[in-house]
Amino acid sequence: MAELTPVPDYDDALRSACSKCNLRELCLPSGLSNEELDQLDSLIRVRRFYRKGEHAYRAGDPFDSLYAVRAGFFKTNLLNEDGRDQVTGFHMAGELMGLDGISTDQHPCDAVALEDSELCVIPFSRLEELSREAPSLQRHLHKIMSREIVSDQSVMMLLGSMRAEERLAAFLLNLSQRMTARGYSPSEFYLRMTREEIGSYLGLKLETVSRVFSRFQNEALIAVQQKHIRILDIPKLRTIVGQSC
Amino acid sequence: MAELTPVPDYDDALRSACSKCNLRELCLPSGLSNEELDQLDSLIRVRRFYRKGEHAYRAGDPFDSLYAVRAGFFKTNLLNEDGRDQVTGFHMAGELMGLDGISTDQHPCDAVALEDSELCVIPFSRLEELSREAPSLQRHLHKIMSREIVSDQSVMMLLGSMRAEERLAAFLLNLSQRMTARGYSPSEFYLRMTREEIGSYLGLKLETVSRVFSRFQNEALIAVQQKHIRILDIPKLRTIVGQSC
DNA sequence: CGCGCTGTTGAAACTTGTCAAAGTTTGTGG
DNA sequence: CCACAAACTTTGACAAGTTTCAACAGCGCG
Repeated sequence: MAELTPVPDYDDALRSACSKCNLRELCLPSGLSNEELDQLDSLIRVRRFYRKGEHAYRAGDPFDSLYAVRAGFFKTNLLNEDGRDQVTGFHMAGELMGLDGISTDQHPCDAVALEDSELCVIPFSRLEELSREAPSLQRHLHKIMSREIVSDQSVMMLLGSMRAEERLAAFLLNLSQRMTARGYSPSEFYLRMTREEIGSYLGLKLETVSRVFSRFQNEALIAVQQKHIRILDIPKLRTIVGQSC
Repeated sequence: MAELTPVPDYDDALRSACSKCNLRELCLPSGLSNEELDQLDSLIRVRRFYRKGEHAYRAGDPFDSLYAVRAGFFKTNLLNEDGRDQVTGFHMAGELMGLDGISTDQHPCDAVALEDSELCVIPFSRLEELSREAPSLQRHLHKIMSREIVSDQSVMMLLGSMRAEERLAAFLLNLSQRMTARGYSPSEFYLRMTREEIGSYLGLKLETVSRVFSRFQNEALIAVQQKHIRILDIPKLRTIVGQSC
C-alpha cells in the first residue's frame, strides 16, 4: 500500500507547501492571494507515494478527497457493469483527480500510477469550507471543474468525429502541449502508458495505435522507439488533426 | 429574439418560483431547505422563451449565467476551429446548461432549442454568492457539475468502445430513463432531434442511424415512425448494450 | 537467461462511411 | 387551403477504415 506522509515530517517542509510548490501556477493554488494560499496549506496535510501499478483509489471507494498529482503520472479508467474497461484520462503533475466522485460520494473509476508517483490529498469537505470563505478559491474550483467538462467534451469530439491518424496526432499534440506547460521539452518525452492504454483512451485497438505510429515514423513526423517519442514535425501533425473538414 | 419575462409579470407567479416548480426535485433546488429555496427564488428572476431553432447562447458569447430547462428540449453543439461540428448533448426539463462556460468565461458551444422552449436564467455570480452562505446548495452545485463530468465520461465510453447498434440502444434507453424520471412514458416519445443530430452525438453518420433504427424495427425492438418512437423490448435493448464484453 | 508482457506487421473479415436516388414530411407563400 | 420547395429519411451498392486473428520480435523483470 501507499505510504502516508504527514507534511511536517518531510525532508524539506517548505517545498511541500502549496505556497512553495513549483506546480502552484498549474494546480489548485493558481491565482490565489497569499492569505488564501496559507489557508490552503493548512488544509493539505498529507501526501502519498505510489509505486508504479498501485491504485490511488478504486471504483466504488468512498469519495472524500481530491488528489493533486505532485509528481509522476496516473491513468484513470472506468469499468462498466458489462465488463467494458476504458481509460478516461491520463494525469500529470499539477492536475486534479477525483472530481467525478463528488456526484455520488463514490469514485466511479480507478486511478492507477503509471510510474512511481506522489499525490497531495485534498479533503473535499474542508476545501468546500475554505471556498465558502475565499471567493477566489471558490471561483477557481468551479473553473477547474468546468475545465474538466470542457476537456471531456473535446475528447467526445475526438472520439466521435476523428479517424485513427487524427486521434493519434491530437493525442501527441495534447501531450506535447502539457509537457511544455510544465517546462519540459515539447518534442521529446517518454510515454508512460502502453499502446493498449493509448488505444483504450482513443477508442482504438492497440494494433491500430502501433500501425499509425509506424506510419507517422515512415513519414518522418515522429521518431518512436518503444515508449520514447520524439516529435519531428509539429506543424504537419496539426494539419492532420484539422484535416477532415 | 427570445422574449424576456420578469417573473412577477407572469400569469401565475407562484408556479414560476423554484419553490413551486414541479421540476424542483430534478433541478437545482433538489434537496434544499425551505429557507434556501426562498433565497434561490430571489435569485432566479428571469425566464426566457425560445422558438424552435433559436439560440440560447452561441459559442464565444460571454458567460454569466447558467440556464435551467423549464420546458422544451435543447441541443448543445461544439464547433471546432477546423470546422468540425458535433452535438455534445441533449437537454430536457430540469437539466442545467452552461456549466462548460465557467472555465473560460465564454460559452464554448451553441445551445439551440429543438422545440419551443423555456429557460430559467441563473446568474452565476449570484449563485456562487448564495452557495457561500448555504453549504447544502454549494454541495448540490458541486454534485451537479460532477454529474456532468460523469455523464460526459460515459459518453466517452460509448463513443470509444461501442458499435453502432449498442450506441443507439444505449441512447434510446438513456432517453427512456430520463423521460421516466419526468413522469412520461418510458416507452413512447417523440424525438425532437434529426437523425443527423443523433448521429453527430453518437459519432455515426445519419444513414447508419437510420439503418440501425430500421434493423431494430425489423427485430421488433422498437416501432419508429419518423420522430415518433415506441420502445417495445427494453430488456433486449439492454442486452444489446451490454453485449460485447 | 528465459519467460512473459509489450509491440510490430500481415492478411482477411467486418463495420461503417460515401455516394446516389427516391420517398416522405414540413413549412411557406400564393 | 393547396402547391411547391426545402429539409429530412430511407435504402442500396460500393469503398474505405478499423478490427480480428495470427505470428513473431524485442525488452525487461525475476
